[in-house]
Amino acid sequence: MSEKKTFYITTPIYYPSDKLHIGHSYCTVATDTMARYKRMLGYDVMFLTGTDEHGQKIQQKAEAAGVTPQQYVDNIVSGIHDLWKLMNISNDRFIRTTDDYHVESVKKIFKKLYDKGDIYKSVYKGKYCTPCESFWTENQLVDGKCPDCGRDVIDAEEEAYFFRLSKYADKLVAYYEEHPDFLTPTSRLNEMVNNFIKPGLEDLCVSRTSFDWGVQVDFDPKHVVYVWIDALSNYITALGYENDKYHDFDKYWPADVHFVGKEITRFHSIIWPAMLMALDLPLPKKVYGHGWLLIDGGKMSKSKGNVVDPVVLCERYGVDSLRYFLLREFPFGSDGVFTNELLINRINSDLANDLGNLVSRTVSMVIKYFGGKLPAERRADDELDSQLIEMASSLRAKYEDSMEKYAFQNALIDIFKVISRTNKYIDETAPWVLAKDEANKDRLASVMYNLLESVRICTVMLTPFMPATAEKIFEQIGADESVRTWESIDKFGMLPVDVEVKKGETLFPRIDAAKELKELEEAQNKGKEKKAEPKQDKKADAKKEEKAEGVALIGIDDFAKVSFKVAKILECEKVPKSDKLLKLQLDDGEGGRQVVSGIAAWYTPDELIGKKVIVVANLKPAKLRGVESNGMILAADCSNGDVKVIFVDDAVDCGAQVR
RNA sequence: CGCGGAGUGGAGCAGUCCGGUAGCUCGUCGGGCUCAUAACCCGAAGGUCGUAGGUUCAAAUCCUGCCUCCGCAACCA
Repeated sequence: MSEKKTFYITTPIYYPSDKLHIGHSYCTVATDTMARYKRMLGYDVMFLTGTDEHGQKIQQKAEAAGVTPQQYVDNIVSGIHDLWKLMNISNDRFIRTTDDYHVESVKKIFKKLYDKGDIYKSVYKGKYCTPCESFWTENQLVDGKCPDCGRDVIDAEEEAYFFRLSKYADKLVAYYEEHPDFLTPTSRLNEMVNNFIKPGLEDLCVSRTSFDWGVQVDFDPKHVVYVWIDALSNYITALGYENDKYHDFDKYWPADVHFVGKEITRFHSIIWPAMLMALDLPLPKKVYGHGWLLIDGGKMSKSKGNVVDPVVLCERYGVDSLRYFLLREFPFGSDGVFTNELLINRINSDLANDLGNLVSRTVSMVIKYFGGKLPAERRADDELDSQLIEMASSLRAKYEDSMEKYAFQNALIDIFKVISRTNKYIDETAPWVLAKDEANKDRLASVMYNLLESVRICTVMLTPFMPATAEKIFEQIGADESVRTWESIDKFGMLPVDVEVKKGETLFPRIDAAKELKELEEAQNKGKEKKAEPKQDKKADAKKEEKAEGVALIGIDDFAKVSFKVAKILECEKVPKSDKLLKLQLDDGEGGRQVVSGIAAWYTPDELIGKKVIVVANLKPAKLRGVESNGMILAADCSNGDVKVIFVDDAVDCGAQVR
C-alpha cells in the first residue's frame, strides 16, 4: 500500500455577518472543482472551508438583532451549510472559529508567539480622539487631525499586544524571490511589495480591548485576539495543530494552495507567512488571489442593492449550469462582469445547444438505429474518423496543463472544442444516410461508437465542474464506473464494444432568454420591495435574518436624541478639490450654520439656493476636506443610485423642529 | 506625480510575458441537413487592436507621452 500524494486546498473562511452572495459561491465552486479534479487524479485531498465568526461587527449585528453573537452566527452558518449542500460542494471539513478546538489552538498559538517574543505587550501609542473614542496611527491622520471628525487628537496610550511583523519583512521579500510562484497572479505580488513592504512594515496590533466577542487571551483576560491570528490560523488548527480534535497536520501541511479573493491577498501573502515563520512552520506553496465578480461594472454591495443571490440562480437554472458558467465565463485571476444575460446565453449556447443536444441526438440515434445496443461489427473510415479521435485523445494532456495552472476557463474551452468537433462529425458522417442501407450497419456502428467515446472522454473531464450532470451523461451513454476514471481517458476506445445506451431526461432545457430576463428583473425588484416592507408569512428564522439585515429597532427616547430642523439654503458652492462635496450656508433660525454635503454629483449650487431642507441639527461637527460641517442634510438614496434631497414646503419657518 | 486594473469588428472576451497572415463566443445575413433540446453544420459581412510618437525588415504585442473608463484610498456626516 503506497502512500497517496496529498493535496490540501482551502477557501477563505467567510464572515457570517450576512448571507453569502455569488462572489462567495464563485470562490468556493472553484475550490471544489480543483479538489474534485485532484481526487480524480488520485490525490488524497483535504478541502477546507469555514467561517470567521468573531469580531466587533458580528457583535453589533447580533445586538441589533436582539440575539447573542453565538445565536446570530449559528443562524447564518446554518444557511451557509445549506448553500454548500445545494451547490454540491465536497469540502472535507468545515471550520468555525467558534469551534472549541480552534479557540483552544488560537490561545496556544498566541501564547507560543508571546513566549517566543514575537508578540509583545505594548501600548498603542498614538493619537486618540476623545470625542470619537478612537485610536489612530500617525499615517491615518488627516492633516494631523482625526480622520473621523477633523478635530485635534491627543497623544494617548492603550494597552495592546503586537506581533513583530517588521522583523519578517526581509525574510518575506527573500521568500518571494525564491518562490516566484508563491502568489498568483504575479501582478498582485508587485502590488504587495510596492504598497506594503517597501514603505516599511509596521508591527501588527493583534489584540483588542474594545469588544469581547473573540478568543480571550488567557494570560490577560481583558484582551481578545484580533482577527489576524484568530482567522488565519484556521488553516492549521483545522488539521489539528495545537489541538486534539484532528491529527493530520503532518500529513497535509503545508497547504498546496489557498484560494482567496483579491481583497485579502495582503493578509495571506504578508501576515500569514510571517506568522508561520514565527511559528517555525513551512509556508503554503501557493496563494491564488482570484478576481471579483462585478455587477453593472461596479462592486457588489448591499447598499447598491445589486447583490446576486446564488440560491435563486441555482433554483432557476440548476446548480451545474451555474457552476459551469462561473468557471467558464471569467478568467480566474481577473475581475469579470456578471449579468443575467451572460449567464443565460452561456447556458443556452454551450450547455443546451452543444453539450446537451449532442448527448441527446447521439443517444437517440443509437436507439433508433440499433435499438439501444451497438452490434460488434465495425468499419472504420480513417479519413473521417482520425481527426475526431486525435482531438479527443489529446484532450487530456491539454486539460491537465490548464488545470494545473488553475486556468479553469481554458480547460473548459478545450473540452468544448472537442464537443463542437463531435457535433461536426455527425454532419460529416451523416448517420441518417448510412442508416438507409443495411450494408452500412457496421460503418454506422463505428460512427455511433466514436460519438459515444468522444462524449465519454469530455464528460470525465467535466466531472469536477459538473458532478451531477456528468453522472447523468454517463448513465445515458452506458458508461459504467470503470470508464469514468482519469486513467480511462488516456486512450480512445474504452467503452465496451456492445455498449448500451439509455434515453434520459433533457440535461439542459433551453432557456427563453427574453422571457427569463424579464422575470428575473421582476424577481429582483420584488426583492427590493420586500426589504422595505417585510412580508408577514415569512418563516421564523428568515424573519430573524430580515431584522438583522435592517436597522435595529430603537426606542422613542433614542429617536428624541436626534434634533431635526428645517433650514433654508442661503449660499452654496463646491468644496475645492472635491468631487462630491458642496458647502452650504443655512438659515436655521438661530444664527445660521455651515454644512458640507456629499451631493455635488446630483445637484448644482444654483438648484439648491433658496430651497428649504431638513438638517440634523445636533450632529457632532466634522471636517470634510478641511471644511467644517455642522450637521447633515437629509436625502434619499434612490434605487437607481441617484440621491434626492428632501425638500420642505416653503411655508415652514426656518428653525422649525421636525419630529 | 497616491496604488492598481482596463481600452481589440454591434456586444462580451482571448491574444500582449517570448514581436511576424487579428482569433473566439453571441448577434446579423445567406446556404446545408433532418439524428437532435427551432438544436447541428458550412459560408459571408463587420476591426487602420484608445491616441501620438519611437525602436524594428516587421508592432495589438517592446519603449515614451497623452486621452478615456473602472476599482481602492482620500471627500459620501
